[in-house]
Amino acid sequence: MAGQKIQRQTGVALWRQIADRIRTSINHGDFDETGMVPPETMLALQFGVNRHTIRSALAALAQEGIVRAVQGRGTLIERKERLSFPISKRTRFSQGIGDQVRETRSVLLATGEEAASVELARQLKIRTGAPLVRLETLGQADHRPVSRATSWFPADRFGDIAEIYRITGSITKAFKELGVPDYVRVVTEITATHADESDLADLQLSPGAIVLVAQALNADLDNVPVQYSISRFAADRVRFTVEN
Amino acid sequence: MAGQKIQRQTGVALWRQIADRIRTSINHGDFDETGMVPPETMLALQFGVNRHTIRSALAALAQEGIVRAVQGRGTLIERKERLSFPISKRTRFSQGIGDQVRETRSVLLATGEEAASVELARQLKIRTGAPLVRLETLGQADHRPVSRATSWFPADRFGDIAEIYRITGSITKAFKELGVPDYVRVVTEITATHADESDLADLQLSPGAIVLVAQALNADLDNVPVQYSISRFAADRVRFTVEN
DNA sequence: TTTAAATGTCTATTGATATAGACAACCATA
DNA sequence: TATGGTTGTCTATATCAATAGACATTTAAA
Repeated sequence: MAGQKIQRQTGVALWRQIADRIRTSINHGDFDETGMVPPETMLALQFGVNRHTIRSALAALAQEGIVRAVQGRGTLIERKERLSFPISKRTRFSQGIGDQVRETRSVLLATGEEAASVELARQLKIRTGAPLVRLETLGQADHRPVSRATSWFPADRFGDIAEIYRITGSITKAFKELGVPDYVRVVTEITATHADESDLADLQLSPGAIVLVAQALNADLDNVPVQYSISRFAADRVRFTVEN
Repeated sequence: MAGQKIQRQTGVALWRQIADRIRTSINHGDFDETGMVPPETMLALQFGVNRHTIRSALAALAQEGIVRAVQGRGTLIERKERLSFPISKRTRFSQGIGDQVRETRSVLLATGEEAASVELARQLKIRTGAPLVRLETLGQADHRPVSRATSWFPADRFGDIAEIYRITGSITKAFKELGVPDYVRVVTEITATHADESDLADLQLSPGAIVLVAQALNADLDNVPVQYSISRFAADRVRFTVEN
């Protein structure tokens, strides 16, 4: 695991770097044999830091619910997960990861109306200032938050989409009700950045965590844009898979 | 710009968080009108920190060559870039970003032979332990490093690929010489993580930076796997675009 | 029941991080 | 050339991060 050295004086505390590395190792399955993290003294030796620094890192992971320390026994792994999230013409939140978890759910956080910005108008191929419906949603897998998304829909076609989504919990079903039987992904842009304050709260992340940002455009079968969305995923919980 | 608050006591120093945010703003074009970063006193006010903290952040960006402070005038933006990197059936390094930069180049860092691990054998659909050629390359755009990649090729078909690549600097050309006129991207997996020590060196990153990791499988026109690669991109320099 | 191994807690010290204030040096321009 | 706005440098102080060591507490196994 500890093949790479820890960096000092980088503005990122050692305990945080180590916590990130241990989290990655856990997700990679490095400790699956024992189901436990190596002893603090051994980790301290491996990373070349003091045991107290290791303890800070493990405390952060315990705070995330990833490990649980038991005095006298060791530090047990409580949870590990990295969902594979396919991106294709028919990308939908629940379908793609449905076989990897027991339950997927989508929760409406907020909704509103707004005028199309220059950028949104360009993407959705409508005039600047045209009315849009904005949906902010939280995607969950087995009751754990995976992504938070903001979506925009042209209000003239989808003025009632918020209400329908609130009831059905599904964009796909809401589209069907509003006369869009099917839709396809036109383009997806993927970037990565540090989690901001809202990410931390909504996705239950630890500060300094990484989020994968996917900006996506969906269109109906006549190739008319119907939805533009910006989704933010906890990077340590998902993996994007692009099938060609 | 400073819509989001910065977080304290997270293990990530304020100056590093602020540096990351300013870098993002620069890349986003927020300061294109003036070509300068706002004055230190104003940034200190916006972020709610001391001016010295802002100076630490700007010093880090100056170290990266992104800004240059001029006493009496202000802090000038030297460089901004975020290349858009298309991912499709015909994903190749140089073609995709060729129209965004003046020059793309690919440099061979190292090469070697190794036996196929279980995972590599599964991906390339060969037997475990079969001989592979490993290529480690550095992708550059306008003389700035963009990605570092490790690729594996079945040695029975592509035993000489390292030598040909060294001469031509192109995987596509090397494949052609070895009887593969064309190839397609089968699948791409995208994750994000913190930069490790090698990333920092090869990609000239600042510590704490983020890398986008793309694991890709290419196959020839008969759908026989020819290349498996793991590429690491500086997250603040690229954006992946998935066209469907 | 003893012992080894693991986590938990405490004190002390050093260096990095962040704040606060003052003033110097430099540039553009009125 | 005088002035306002900007970056550069210095001192001082408080808090966080990291190291170091000692010892307590708990668990599992000898």
